[in-house]
Amino acid sequence: MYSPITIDALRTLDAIDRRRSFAAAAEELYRVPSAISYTISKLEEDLGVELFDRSRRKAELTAVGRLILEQGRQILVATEELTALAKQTDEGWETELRICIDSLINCEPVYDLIEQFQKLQPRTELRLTEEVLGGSWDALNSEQCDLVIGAEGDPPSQGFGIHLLGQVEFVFAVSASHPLTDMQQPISLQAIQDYPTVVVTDSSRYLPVRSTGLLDGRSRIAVSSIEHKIAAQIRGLGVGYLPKFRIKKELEEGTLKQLMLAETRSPRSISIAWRNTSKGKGVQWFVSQLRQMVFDQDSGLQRPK
Amino acid sequence: MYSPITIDALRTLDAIDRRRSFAAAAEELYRVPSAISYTISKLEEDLGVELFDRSRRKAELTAVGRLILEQGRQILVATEELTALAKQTDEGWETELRICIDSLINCEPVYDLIEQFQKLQPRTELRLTEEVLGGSWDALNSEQCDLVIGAEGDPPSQGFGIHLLGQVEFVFAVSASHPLTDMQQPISLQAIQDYPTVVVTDSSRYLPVRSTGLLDGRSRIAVSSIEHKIAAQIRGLGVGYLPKFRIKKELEEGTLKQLMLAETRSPRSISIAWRNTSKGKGVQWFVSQLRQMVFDQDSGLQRPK
DNA sequence: TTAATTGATCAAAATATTTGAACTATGTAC
DNA sequence: GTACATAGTTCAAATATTTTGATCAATTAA
Repeated sequence: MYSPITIDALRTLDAIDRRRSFAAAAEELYRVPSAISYTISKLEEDLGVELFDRSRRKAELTAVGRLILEQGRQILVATEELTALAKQTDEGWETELRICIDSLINCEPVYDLIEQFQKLQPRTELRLTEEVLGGSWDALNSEQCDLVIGAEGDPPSQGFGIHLLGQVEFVFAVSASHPLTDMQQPISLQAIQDYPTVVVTDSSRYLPVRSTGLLDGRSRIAVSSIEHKIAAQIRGLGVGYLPKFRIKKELEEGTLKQLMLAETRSPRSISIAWRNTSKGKGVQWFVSQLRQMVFDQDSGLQRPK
Repeated sequence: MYSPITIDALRTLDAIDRRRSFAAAAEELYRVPSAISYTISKLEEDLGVELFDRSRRKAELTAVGRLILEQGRQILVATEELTALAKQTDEGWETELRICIDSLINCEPVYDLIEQFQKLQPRTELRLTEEVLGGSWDALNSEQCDLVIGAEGDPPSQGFGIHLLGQVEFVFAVSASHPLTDMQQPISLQAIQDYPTVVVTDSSRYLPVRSTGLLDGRSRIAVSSIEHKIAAQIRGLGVGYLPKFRIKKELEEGTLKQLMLAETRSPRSISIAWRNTSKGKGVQWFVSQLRQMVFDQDSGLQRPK
């Protein structure tokens, strides 16, 4: 036995310091003063170091005593955290829960849920990541995350739990001053070819990459999220489809204009998804909360009235 | 008693996992297998959580068991570190030792010492800071550091241990292409007034600020260290005194030129210094090592042959 | 199949801790 | 200065905890 330090001794030391005396510490720990004396002398002897100034009959720590007290408190906290974590894990709550939010989704309602969850289960560590298009299915499949909010389309393989949130309608939008606004609608695909397209790059790495429905061969501007795509199109850097609910304000204000195309794009369904093997209460909790939400054409993800 | 976790139980758990069986762990811990069984069952019972899969007769951890093992190892390391630290502190070695190196000093020989010290006393945490001019005395006085290397001049108050390293000779230097190089030497103070001076700003905050010996009222460029001052003067941003040993190469290469002034600046003495109240073995060790060093006009701080 | 190994269980033995009473040092009130 | 209260120590006895060794049942290896 290399280290003679004992959780019990650390707890005793802590009580003595907080209560300012051996006698008071004894009372707090439901022991008799001599038992406290014994615990401390034992630690001192095993350690070969004086923890209290024995010159006067007072509970006064030496420098080393203070060191052990202060560092020891950290150890006490760690063990208490550990027991709590163990009990929680045993009850089925995850130690860590990784949620992946698709770039498409409006985050606010999810943040509300997270806040609620943290009040309920402060010891489950939440990790949030953002993925784009197929990236979220991929993250789920490769166990990089436990829950996806806003996965687009159908699962690429078996073994997933899934709940449909709704449909996302995409509109072809360009900046107010864009040359295409002067053309007669519906606009031919041919005409679009002349302008660069803004595409959100797929962050998927393991599963087959999905096409965004836009034709290849044209000049492209690659961005990493819907926010960037919206910004790029407002500035007129390029054109492309955008989820209608995310650009409602821009369409009203006229910073973006919706154009009718010769070929319309069909709405995509979006869902929440999780691995069937996820039995943790955290995932279950989020799933049950999110089941009560819908994805609305006008206002995005929200709890229906 | 809130947390039933015990250092002994954690150690037992660790041994079981490393040795792959209760029996082997028992041997390692000089106990009998039934004692190991007892320790683990007790922890399981107190915690109310199964740590080993009891379905088959094998030392196989549950998920919670693994959690406790892994986190518990951290706690074990912490307690062992703490005992070592306590013993070391009891023997007179500091837990933390803060060394302040004056901007003036060449650091390499100090880094060598630090490396040596860390081999000798890896558990004493060293913190290095750099101060300028009076700043180092100030840091020492206000207990922001325990040892000053390269303090300039005499201590501003009582209670310091001090060891003289040597003298620093300052030369007035300008960049090679500076207009002052065309003037006839010795150069009058009047002539210098026409050019901005580079000054190292005194980082001192509590003790009276020291003058750098340069006249006021002229345009100044303030920098935070000797390195910056040398660089600024090489670029011709300003003129000023520099410690000769720090610009030896620049003078040889001709990127800086030494000028003779009408009024010469007397050499300053530099020392190492510590508080008289510092009884720690770390400070003593550094002091005894640094006593063997001298500050040489040509090559700065070094161990004499 | 047999032999060897592993972990669990249990009563007895060995240890460790707690108790309570007596004692001493220190501080406080008068 | 004395008396009194309080705080920490010491020690033997009481109690609690841990360890042991023998025995048993389940697994695994030969």
